[in-house]
Amino acid sequence: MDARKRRILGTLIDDYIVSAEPVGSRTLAKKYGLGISSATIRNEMADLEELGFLEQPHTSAGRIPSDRGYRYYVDELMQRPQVGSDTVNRVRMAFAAPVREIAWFIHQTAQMVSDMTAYPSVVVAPPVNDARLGDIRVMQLNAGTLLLVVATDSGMVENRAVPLPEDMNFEQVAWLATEFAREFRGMPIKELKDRILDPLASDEERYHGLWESLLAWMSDWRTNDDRVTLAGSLNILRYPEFRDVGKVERVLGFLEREQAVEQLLQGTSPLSEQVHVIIGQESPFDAIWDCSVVTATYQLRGHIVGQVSVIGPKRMQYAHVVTTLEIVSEELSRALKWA
Amino acid sequence: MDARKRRILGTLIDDYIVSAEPVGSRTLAKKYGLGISSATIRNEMADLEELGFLEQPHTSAGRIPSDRGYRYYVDELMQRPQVGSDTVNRVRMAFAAPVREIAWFIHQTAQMVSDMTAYPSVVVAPPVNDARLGDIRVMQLNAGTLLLVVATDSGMVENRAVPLPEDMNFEQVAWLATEFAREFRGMPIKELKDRILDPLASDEERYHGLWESLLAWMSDWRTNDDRVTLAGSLNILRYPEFRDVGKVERVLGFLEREQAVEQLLQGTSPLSEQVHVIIGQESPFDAIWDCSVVTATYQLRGHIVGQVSVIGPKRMQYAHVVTTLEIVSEELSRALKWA
DNA sequence: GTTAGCACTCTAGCCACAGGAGTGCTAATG
DNA sequence: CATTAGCACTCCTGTGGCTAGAGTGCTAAC
Repeated sequence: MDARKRRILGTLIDDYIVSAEPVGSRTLAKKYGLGISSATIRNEMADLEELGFLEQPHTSAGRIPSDRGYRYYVDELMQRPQVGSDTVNRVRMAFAAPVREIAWFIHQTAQMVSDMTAYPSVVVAPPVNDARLGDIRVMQLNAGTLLLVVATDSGMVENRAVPLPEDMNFEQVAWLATEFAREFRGMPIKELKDRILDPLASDEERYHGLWESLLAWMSDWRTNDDRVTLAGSLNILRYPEFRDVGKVERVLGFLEREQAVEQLLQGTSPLSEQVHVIIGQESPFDAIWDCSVVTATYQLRGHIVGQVSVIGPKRMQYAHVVTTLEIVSEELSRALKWA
Repeated sequence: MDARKRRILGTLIDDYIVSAEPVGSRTLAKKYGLGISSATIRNEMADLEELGFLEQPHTSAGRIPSDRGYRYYVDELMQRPQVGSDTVNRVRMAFAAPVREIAWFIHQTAQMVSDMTAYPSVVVAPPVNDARLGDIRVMQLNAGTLLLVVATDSGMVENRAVPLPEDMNFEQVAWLATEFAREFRGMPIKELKDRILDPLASDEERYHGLWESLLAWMSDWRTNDDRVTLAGSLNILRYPEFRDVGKVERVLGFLEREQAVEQLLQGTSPLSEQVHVIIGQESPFDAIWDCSVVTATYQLRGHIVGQVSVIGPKRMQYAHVVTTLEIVSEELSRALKWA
């Protein structure tokens, strides 16, 4: 893999990324001043194909990159763009709004990333399980209905309307919630479900039931709920590889299966690098075998808690996307420090 | 418009709805036992075309319904299916879950309707403006951040994280929120923004600022926020009229423009009928001119507050959709009574 | 009024064909 | 010996002509 091969491969992929058409030796020699003739390029391209970096759709077409070619491009060849300070500022401004709830940040991020990249974006929210119980409040929605509001110490909030037990009144429930919060504040949510203790030792039977209900509600909080936010999914229709409705259906259908998306994104090795790229068949899910996914992690209080990612055709603007995600994930982590 | 013409028109539309192919006289005579020959049908079809109920894609194709044809079909011809009690039960079960927050019902409804009809579904939530202030709670998310939880008397809930003013502590804000709730409970949300009064007459300057902030937060609550929930948008890809990616983009793009959708659905005359159908160019929005929309209203405390609707190709299963929406909207209204 | 028959029209699909793009190979070149 | 010009070859793509088929409208007979 000498310098010239690298040069050719890089240039070819750059061209294919914008043109979406197989690239021939002639185009390469003419359009980009490589200083060598098309015949030489042909020889090199034949080698690159043998090495598995390029493919030929058919005999008399140009070459397109293989998955391996893209991988090499991403790892070694692509030219990272200069980061304009206006870009960073834009991201910071977006996060600087006075609203500071985590769910809001997640939506904001997904929206912004899909806007900035023109690809669909997926953001995974922090798992509730790892957080600790912060506080609980109860309010009365109407005669028969209560609203429980539960917060974690990391700032996630969930509310849940529940019927008021017939043999209790509002004050009793509110008092119980206060007791509950006092008892369990600071405990990891995932440990709550194992606690079937009743420190009230109350003689009132009805308290026991409600206490256990509270425990149950806490413990299944968001474990089944949606951690995955999808934005800009229509962007996928811009790209010619998705002219075919069947392909669109496969990919968007996959993105709506939250568990799968979560699994895919968490399967990235989070420690080795800040941004991870999954190209085509590197993914375990065949529904997105003609897509690439770029994922970055973000942190909350120094711990990686979620992912921001972008999905698009394999012919993706990797350099731009990687850089964008680096900025966004960094700024998101910074914003989540409640600076 | 004699009985035979009606019969032919109805049968033709029935066939076209499932086949998506222009229907010829031969098909009509053979497949459905109409008791008349294809020649007669041809004559009638020529008349129906002249009357504006049918169209011919080209000379030697069969006929397809015009917008006017669909309109006549919906108003006069379509056979309403028997409502199976299992269907009603399914809807009731879905609404019978112990979670009773309005936002939850909205999502549940959109999801269920798109499942039951195999078309995309759109649900408009009740406007916050018309509701009255119920209660306010404050909780502390962390050192510098508060969470305001606001409920209306009709059971809508919104929470909003805000920074804790530097010169105040949590107890002071909590006290102020309580005062605020006491002062304004029962007042329509939309009137809140006109109230710049400060009944505290407190000498503490900082209280004034927070009081006004509270007012500001209340008054812009959800007016800009998302009232429209979209579910099952991928269903649109099932139908051959949306093979073309450009069409998909137009329609789904429209559905993501919430104000437009809101405007479209609220433009239906809510009082004259329970279910309203918009066919093709009857819509003011050209993005959905080759779609039909079926809309039903639902009630909260006896007032119409929102819409449940379905969008699909003009060749839509009107009878099934209308019936489904009737059931769902009725059951939703019933469920929202907090029965 | 209804229907059989028939000529007519238009489309979709198929085939053959030419043009073009791109390759691989060979031989010449510095 | 690497590079390159030249050329034959391959394969796709687009075009035009053609046919089969579906469906119509009209006329004449019932």
